[in-house]
Amino acid sequence: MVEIRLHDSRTRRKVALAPLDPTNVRMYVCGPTVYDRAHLGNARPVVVFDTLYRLLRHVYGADHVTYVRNFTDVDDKINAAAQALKASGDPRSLEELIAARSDETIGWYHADMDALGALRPDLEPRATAYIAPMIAMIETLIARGHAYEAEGHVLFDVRSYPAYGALSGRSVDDMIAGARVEVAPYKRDPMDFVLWKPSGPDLPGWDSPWGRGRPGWHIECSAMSHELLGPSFDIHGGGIDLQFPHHENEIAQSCCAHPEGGFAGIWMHNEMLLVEGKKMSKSLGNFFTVRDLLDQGVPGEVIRFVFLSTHYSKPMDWTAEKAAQAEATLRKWRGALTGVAPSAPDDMVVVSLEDDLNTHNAIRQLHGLYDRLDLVRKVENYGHPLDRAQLVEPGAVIEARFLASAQLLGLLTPDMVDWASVPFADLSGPTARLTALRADAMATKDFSAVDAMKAALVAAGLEVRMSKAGVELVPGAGFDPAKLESLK
RNA sequence: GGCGGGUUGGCGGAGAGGUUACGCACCGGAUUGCAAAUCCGUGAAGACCGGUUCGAUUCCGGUACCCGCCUCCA
Repeated sequence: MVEIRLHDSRTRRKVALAPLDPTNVRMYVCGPTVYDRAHLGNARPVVVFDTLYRLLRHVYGADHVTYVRNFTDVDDKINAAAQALKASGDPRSLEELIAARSDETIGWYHADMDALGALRPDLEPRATAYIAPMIAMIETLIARGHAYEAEGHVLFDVRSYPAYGALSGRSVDDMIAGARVEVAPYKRDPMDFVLWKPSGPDLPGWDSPWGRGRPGWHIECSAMSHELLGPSFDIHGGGIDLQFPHHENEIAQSCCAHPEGGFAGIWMHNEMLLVEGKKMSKSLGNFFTVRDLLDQGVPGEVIRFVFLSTHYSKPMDWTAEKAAQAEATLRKWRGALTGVAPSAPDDMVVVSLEDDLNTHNAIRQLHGLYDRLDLVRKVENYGHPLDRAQLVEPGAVIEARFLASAQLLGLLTPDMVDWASVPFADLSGPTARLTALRADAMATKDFSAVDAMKAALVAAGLEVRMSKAGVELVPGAGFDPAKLESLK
């Protein structure tokens, strides 16, 4: 029996995933606040949970997994962006500007994450479409004595929920002791957090029992996960930086409003991303978006490969060297699998992923598959000291399994842009000329003409292979057919 | 100040209390007009200090350094 084991942040141990309903495994992942292009760090959870999504679909069936990832389109940063536009003379209303900004950002997000080979979640709810459920949930919390109204705000009463702090391993008292926050005077407890806040006329707002206002940051995920997945579901994911306060507050809200449910069974958090050993920040000048990398010619698949090379629970350092290495590996694999159709993924790859999404180990298995494929092809094509009879599997079987395994990781998929393919060019002319030049040089021992042509071919991005068998020209990474014109 | 994560060979990066991780690079050899590609092979590690153990890089404690959260944040 297949068993997926995942590290649960709440209990701090690896647990077996036992879906509440194996015909509908449910996962909720906190999505982006849509006010700007996604930076590289935003992409890590997308790739991590996309890989988990693919594994779940493989194990339970593609139709038996529901993956929800929200868009937060209620946020002061979006408001600020819209207000700035309005101040600069844009005639549209604030609501229109906000909606336009959100729509535009969601479009960018989809395009950028698609490029990383991430499947779209089954559901991508927008917070603004769930204001009514949020208000209903807040009313329930007030009715049950877990929230209170004060000066137009509604606050969650952390002292009413004894388990508050369990997820992040903090106690309310400790947090207050080390708090650096200015405490609003209307709070009963400094750690109480906002469920609803009032909106002035210059801000978007919705009518509520507490006047025109807007929801606090955390209530949206509680309301949307409940609406779409129910009071109990299997996996809740997000970046480790969301563990507190966002996820802690989600638990408090959801468990107090719906004590009949268990909310999320397993909590998963991915660690942060560093760039060349440092935190990504605008002040350090190492802040960049996914789109920046794509525009620089770094294929999305390379970004994905680099992400998968580090376990999700460890800090991951983005470096140019890693990207170059990933690109070389992928280029090698793509070259070996041209025209191959996938079969079923390798057991060891599946087992690796089932062990708390050990993507690094899975990639290691892919390397092993490549080596075997390489060896088998040699035997099949050229003969080899190894006896053919010793081959357990023909190359066609291995390559099909190799491709299926890579695709389980979201690599080498049909959807992925075939960035490694090279422009087509008829190389028979140059090949024949070089062969002739070489034959002459062999006789005269003057290789200057051969070396000159070779240098020109290399400059055009070709790999020049000369052996007893003859001359072979292989297009490389930077192959430019136009540069061959000068050779004619 | 409180909480959490990390520290492995030149670089990246795993698993496992005792047996070669692996990839890339490097070096030696084969091959080549020279290369490239390919093949064969060698070497190299576990931040530091203690403890447990027959034996620890792997478990426990402490120290140092790095990163994150506690305020918007994936």
